[in-house]
Amino acid sequence: MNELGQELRKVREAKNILLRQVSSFLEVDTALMSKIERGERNLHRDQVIKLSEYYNVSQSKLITLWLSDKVLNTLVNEPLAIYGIKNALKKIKK
Amino acid sequence: MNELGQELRKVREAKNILLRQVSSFLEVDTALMSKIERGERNLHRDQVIKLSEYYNVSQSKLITLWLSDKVLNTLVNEPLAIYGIKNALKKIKK
DNA sequence: GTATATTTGACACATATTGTCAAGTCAAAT
DNA sequence: ATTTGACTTGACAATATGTGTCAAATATAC
Repeated sequence: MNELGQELRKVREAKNILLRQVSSFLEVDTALMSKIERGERNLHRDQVIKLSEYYNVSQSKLITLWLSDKVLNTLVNEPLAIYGIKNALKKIKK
Repeated sequence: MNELGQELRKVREAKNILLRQVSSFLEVDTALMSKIERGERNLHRDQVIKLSEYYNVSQSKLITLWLSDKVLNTLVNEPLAIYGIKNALKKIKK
């Protein structure tokens, strides 16, 4: 239900890094990091940046996922979601 | 900076209804209604529905604007907004 | 079994949002 | 120039939402 978390977990496991280690790097509780990767909690913008450096992955990619997740969150359970988002996209292009 | 509020004000003025009257209909303070139309506060979903009936305008149209405003709010000041929203749109289509 | 990694739920804490009140501006009427 | 009515503003308390931690629970490997 959360693209950024999934991606972070994928990257972390690929690099054989423990939750404990990332958590310590971000100076948060391990439990929180676990929730973040599973989409139960959200990262702050600056934490996304820090992680992109820690993992050495594209900052733009992570921020894009982070934004996307936020957008999807505001539209959850909305039948007209697609119209809302399309309208927003149109306005953003200007 | 807020499509729904603008639309509501336009409709209200076209119908020559006073802020005081709409406010009383929604059972909120006039000051709040004023803020809503100017985008300083947001309507709850059910209030949008109520207003669509009160003003006799399309419910879908108002909800769409309401959603669109919410989306745009989460993206404000984000350079990568367009990528985030496009990614979200892609996911929503599935 | 033990040890280590992760998850879970409950909770206190922090932050953000809401709605109201009282005072303010503004324009039109008198 | 004062009054009146419509709307706006800022400050604030109330409420709602979100955050991070702790302790306990699982899970997996050894």
